[in-house]
Amino acid sequence: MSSITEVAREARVSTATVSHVINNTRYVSEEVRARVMLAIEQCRYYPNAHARSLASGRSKVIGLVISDIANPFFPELVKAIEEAAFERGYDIFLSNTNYDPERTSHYVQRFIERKVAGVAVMTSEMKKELIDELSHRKVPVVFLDVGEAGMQMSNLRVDYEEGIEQAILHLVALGHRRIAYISGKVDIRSSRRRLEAFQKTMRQLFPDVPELIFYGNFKIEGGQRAANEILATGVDNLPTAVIAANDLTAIGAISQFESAGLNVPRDISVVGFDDIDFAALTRPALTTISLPRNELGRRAVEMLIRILENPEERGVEIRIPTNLVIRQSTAPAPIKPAQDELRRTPMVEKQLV
Amino acid sequence: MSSITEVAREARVSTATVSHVINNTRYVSEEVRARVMLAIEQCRYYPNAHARSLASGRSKVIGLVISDIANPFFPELVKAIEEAAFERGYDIFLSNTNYDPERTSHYVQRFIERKVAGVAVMTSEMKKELIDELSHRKVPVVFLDVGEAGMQMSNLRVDYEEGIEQAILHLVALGHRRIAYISGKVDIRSSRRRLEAFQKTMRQLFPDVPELIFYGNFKIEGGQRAANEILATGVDNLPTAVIAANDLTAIGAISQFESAGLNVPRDISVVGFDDIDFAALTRPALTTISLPRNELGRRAVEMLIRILENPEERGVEIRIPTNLVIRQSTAPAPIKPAQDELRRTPMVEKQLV
DNA sequence: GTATCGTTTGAAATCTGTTGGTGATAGCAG
DNA sequence: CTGCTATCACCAACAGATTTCAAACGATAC
Repeated sequence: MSSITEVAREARVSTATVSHVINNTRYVSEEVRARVMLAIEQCRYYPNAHARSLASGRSKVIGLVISDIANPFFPELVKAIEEAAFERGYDIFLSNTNYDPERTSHYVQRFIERKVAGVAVMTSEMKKELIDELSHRKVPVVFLDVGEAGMQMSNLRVDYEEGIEQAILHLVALGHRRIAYISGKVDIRSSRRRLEAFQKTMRQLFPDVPELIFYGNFKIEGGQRAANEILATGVDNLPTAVIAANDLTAIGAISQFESAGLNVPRDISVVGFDDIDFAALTRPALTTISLPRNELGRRAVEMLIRILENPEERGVEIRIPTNLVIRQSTAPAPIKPAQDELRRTPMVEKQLV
Repeated sequence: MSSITEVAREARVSTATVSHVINNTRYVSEEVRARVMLAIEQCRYYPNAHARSLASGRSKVIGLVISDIANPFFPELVKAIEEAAFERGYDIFLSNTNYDPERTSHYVQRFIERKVAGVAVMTSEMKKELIDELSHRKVPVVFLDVGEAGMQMSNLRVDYEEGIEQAILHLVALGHRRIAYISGKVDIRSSRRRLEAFQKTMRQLFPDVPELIFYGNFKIEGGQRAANEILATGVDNLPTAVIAANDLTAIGAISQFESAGLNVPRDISVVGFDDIDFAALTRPALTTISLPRNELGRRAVEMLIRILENPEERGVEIRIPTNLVIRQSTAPAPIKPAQDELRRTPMVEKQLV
């Protein structure tokens, strides 16, 4: 009920005309247009989106794949994407994979069935075959930091190195040399990229300082465990600063350091990554490398729509900058005997690298 | 391409048979079924959901309306809803209203166009007319704590009183009497409901203690401002405990109290509301009234599907319990002269109530 | 008076499924 | 062998839009 036919009858025109009035797809005289508009009002008519996309092949829905909405990184990203999509008349299908490849495939299948206009893949847990499946169906895709741009596929490449380099230089300027890194799991691509960026800069600056790499899991609890491991290296070898792979990890580490009687930042400086909303509100407020989720979200939608509108063009790769936000969790390196001792034995350490 | 027609041709049967195989809607011999399955494989066929719901009238998509995904209350709720919906084969359209009625109407309109199977309204920013619109189109709806159950509408009624009463009794058992409350904005329904629950219990227990109500905005910063106002009441009149309308408010209040030199919980106890994931990880870990978002989400989907399956039945109202989770932000009331003084002048205070 | 033209509108095909009605085939009883 | 009942698959009519093709129109030109 309340279909285009009814409106057409009410306005005494054909359904074609009604369609053209709604979509502005061809000239319709003012008089007829007015009649149609009135009829639409009177019938309380809303076009049926299914019939519409069946007939036209288009759809105005974007599939959004994320790994875990409970991770504070994502809500802020989702918000940005949702906002950008809304402005352009697109709705979003939300799919939370929980890092489960099974669920991911299920969702990709559904996206294809639902004929989404495009898919934003904001997780790295996506198998190659799925990407091929999407590519085969000519569904535009935009990735976050995975794979390369290609036909119908664009990529947002986060420049982790930039922010990490800033963080390291900031710490170095404060007198730090022994800087540890708490990584996420290495089987997550973005985690690996961050780690590599850290290693690269450190090797350039301090080829003779041994690498201090620990492992968490992108969650608070993982940060706590890694902090314990750091503490277990003994007071003499304690790093004076720690960079964590994400803010949750940093928060966990800070809490553990403080439980152990250390003061952050007096005894040890901590830098996070992501700049989640909470980062500004912890005590001490977290110095962290900001990954601009707002821009990320906006760009993702923009790129998707760009592919939609120019299907022949190749997808592109866009660089997303990261940069350091200095708050209260970093301070000048403490001057302790341990440090001096350290400086006296660079050659030994060099062998360790 | 790759439509049901193609599959039918490939399997040498009619499209009807293919459809029946896919949907199990009537008996098909093993032999033919096998042929059809094979053809589906070979054609890499995925049914077109639009054609499907156009023909059948059904849709398997749930519209989810929330106010702000950046508020930590929501991601956890969204996750639960998404999970429950996924299990039942439903997808969700996410709509973040940002507390903007304009956007809300826009979204409701889109939901109608997209012929969603049902709508979960997890915000109170929804005008009556919109609800009527949905009701007029016979779209099943489930509300969180708004309006009443009716035809095609169910309601999840959160029992705020239960948890708040537990919180107050807990504080009273610790010796507190001057308990302040930091409310959210009163134009938000759930905020009002919480405030009223607090007032009701307090009046029953302490008819002669003046009410100490302050106002925040459900955000951290609002909690900080409210805490300042509390501090401004002067040391002699300081409440010994504060209950906040949500955890963010509580976290803001704690940080402000500590900035002012007070120790939480030694000098002042603080109770939050919601039990967001972070609540367990703040220092001190937050004593808070838990609102089980997991159950909330699961129930919401259940109720929606129940209406879908029994369209003639009236919607129902389900009570969702809340209960106190005790952590480290509450402790025995400090014994100070200010307290004694207070106890000596109950009659004066009574007049103030 | 007819051919031409641009403008405005309509008829009908199309998109891809679902589903009720119908027809064909086989098995079985009489 | 006929008639009846299951059993199984097909035909065709939808669902509600978009879009192509063409008709109708008055105006203008010749």
